[in-house]
Amino acid sequence: MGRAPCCEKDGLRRGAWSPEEDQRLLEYISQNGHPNWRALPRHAGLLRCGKSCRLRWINYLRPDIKRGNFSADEEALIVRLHHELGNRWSAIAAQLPGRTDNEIKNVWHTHIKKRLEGDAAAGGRPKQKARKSKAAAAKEATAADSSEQQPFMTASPGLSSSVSSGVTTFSTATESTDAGTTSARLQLGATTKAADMELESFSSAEFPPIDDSFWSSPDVVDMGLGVMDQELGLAGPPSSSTRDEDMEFWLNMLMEAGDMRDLPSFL
DNA sequence: AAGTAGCTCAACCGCTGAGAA
DNA sequence: TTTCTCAGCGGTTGAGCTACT
Repeated sequence: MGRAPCCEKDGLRRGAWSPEEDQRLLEYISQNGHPNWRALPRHAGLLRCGKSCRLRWINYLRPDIKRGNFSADEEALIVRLHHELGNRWSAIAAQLPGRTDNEIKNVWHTHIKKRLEGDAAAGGRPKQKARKSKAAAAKEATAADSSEQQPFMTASPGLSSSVSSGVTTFSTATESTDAGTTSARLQLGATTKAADMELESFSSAEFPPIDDSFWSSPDVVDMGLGVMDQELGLAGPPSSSTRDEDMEFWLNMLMEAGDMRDLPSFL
C-alpha cells in the first residue's frame, strides 16, 4: 500500500516554531477550523507540513491546554491509568483535561517512571535534583495567571506534605505547590466521547473491560484524590474507610512499583 | 568563570487504522 | 476487494537549559 510522504521536504520549514508562525496558525484555525490538516499550511500561508501544524496546534496552541506542572493527583491518575491502559498516551490524556498525550508521555518518562523506579530500587525516596528550567518557570507563571482566570484551579499549599505523607514519591521540592491541583478531579466528569470509546473498546485478558459508569462513579473520582479533599476542606464528610483504603492502595502500588505486573488484583 | 553532565520538552519520524475512491 | 489518502498515535531525538564540579 502506498503511503504518502509526511511532507515534501523541499522548501518546508522544520524545527522550532516562530511566534509569527504560531500567530498565523492560531488565526487561521480560529477562523476556519482544521478540516484538512494537509491543506491547512498552504491555505494559512505556512511553510510547514500539515503534520507539523497539527502537532503544534494540539500540543501547544490549543486554547484549552493547561499549563504548569502536573499536580500530585494528576500524576497519581497517570500512574493508575498507565497501569490500566499501558502506553496508550492519548487514552490517558483523554482522562486529563487540558493535558496532551505528548506532555503526559514526557512527564511519565522524565518524572513518574524515574520515581517509581527509584522507589523500587531504593525502597524509598528517589533522588531528583531540584531543577527548574526557564520554560517550566514560565509555565508555572502562566498557570498561576490562568488559575486566577479559572475558578476551578485551586492552589494547594498543603498538598505536598499531605500527599507525601501517604504517597512519598509524589512529593518533591520542585513540584510541591501546583496551581490546578484539583482541576483533574473536578473535571473528571467531563470525560470525552473519544475517551469513552477508547475505554469501551479496551479489553484484554489482563484487564477486564471497564464500564462507562466506572469513570463517573464516586469511588473512582475519590480514588487517591479524596485525600486532597480532606486536606483542602473541599469535600463533605469523609468516608474514612474508603479513604484509608485508597491511601493503602497507593502506598502498596508505589511500594510494589518494581513489580507492576502484579497489580491488577486491585481491580 | 568555565566546562561538563544531566534533564526537559518541543518536534520529528514512522507506523497503523479508518474512510473514501 | 483493492488501493490510496489522511489523521492520529507512540517512540525517539536533539537543542537548550540548569546544576554541579
